[in-house]
Amino acid sequence: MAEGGKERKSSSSNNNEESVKLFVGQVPKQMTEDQLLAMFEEFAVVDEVNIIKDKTTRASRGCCFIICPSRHEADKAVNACHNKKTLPGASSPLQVKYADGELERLEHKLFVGMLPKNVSEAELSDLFSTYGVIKDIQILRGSQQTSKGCAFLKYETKEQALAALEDINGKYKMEGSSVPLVVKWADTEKERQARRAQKTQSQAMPNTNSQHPSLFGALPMGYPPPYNGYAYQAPGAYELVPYHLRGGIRPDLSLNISPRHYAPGSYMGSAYHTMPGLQYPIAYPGAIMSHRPLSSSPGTLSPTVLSCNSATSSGASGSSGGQVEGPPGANLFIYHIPQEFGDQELANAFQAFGQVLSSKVFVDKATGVSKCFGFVSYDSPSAAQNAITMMNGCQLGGKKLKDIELPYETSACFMTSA
DNA sequence: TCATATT
Repeated sequence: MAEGGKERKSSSSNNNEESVKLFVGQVPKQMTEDQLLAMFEEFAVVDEVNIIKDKTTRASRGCCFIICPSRHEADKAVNACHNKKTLPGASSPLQVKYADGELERLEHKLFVGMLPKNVSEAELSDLFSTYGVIKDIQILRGSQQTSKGCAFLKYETKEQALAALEDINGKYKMEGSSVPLVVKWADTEKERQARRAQKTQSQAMPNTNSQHPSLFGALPMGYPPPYNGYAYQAPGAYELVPYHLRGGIRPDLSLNISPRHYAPGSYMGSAYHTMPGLQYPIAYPGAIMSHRPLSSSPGTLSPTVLSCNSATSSGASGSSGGQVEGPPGANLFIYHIPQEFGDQELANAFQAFGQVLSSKVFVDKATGVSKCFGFVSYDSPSAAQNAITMMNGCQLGGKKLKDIELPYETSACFMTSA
């Protein structure tokens, strides 16, 4: 690509797993990289210094990255310099800290999802310790100690974590579970904040759609598209949609590379510490966009969207695609589904209104009996809205359908009695 | 009373 394409072939240390990148603030703008290097080398081994410069003017922005060959050396630099000395011309003492995402990377921290609620730390540890030494393990729990069905896990080395990730993610089913575990690299602090911001934003979204159903489906542009970094698929679900469509929906799945795990060139002169490779899929073929009179106030819908940036390097062994989520506003959460309905029946009931990408009725893991709720994803918000409009007041499987308003997700509802 | 979740 045009800019930033210079890689440093000479330095073999900067892509090393062991290397640690530190961010340094309060650096006088006139200082050179050589001067900085000389200064830090008094305290620790430093392989490289990169001044962070303005994209256009190339002037120093008053901060830099330094790369140390090991965590030990990095810690020496931090301990010796952070808040310890004020350089000439700086207003406050030097700031020396781990660069964004660095700590998470170094801790080899994994997120584990799709855990049965009754699984304990000990059981989880049993499973994962076959891949290496577990330094820390923690199942996330709610207020009454009830498991949230996910956990964090730290390994001693990256190799161990990666082995576990690749072997378990999307493949291993725990006792009594019908879905495989999800194993991903844990979010960085920054990703966490982004996630939280997105959540609160969608919850704060006022519900202004009220009177004009015809305008329903107009969505704000620039909403982060949904994305599942991982995938599983219920057996038979693929029958709902042609394969070629599945392939086309998520063209990005194949080329995901986590920005946190050093790939060659990931360091290059990087002045982009504010937005390191955010890798949203850009757009879906036939997604929202265009054809919409933006006349109505945007923000009428705020889809429940989970956006995952980190990659599952294995891609869950490629197989069989994933639970396909449609674009924002195209995913229906449906409850009070008649007990006898399965994925197929649910899809059948809803496929008249648009291209159904996926459908899923949740079932009790032990008994296999329907929990009477599920998801249907369309390829467009208008199809979803179409479904709501058409299903409203209809009868299906002896149940009356009713459309309800939820604050931030369009929903169709199978009412059992009223 | 509703869900594939991120310390």
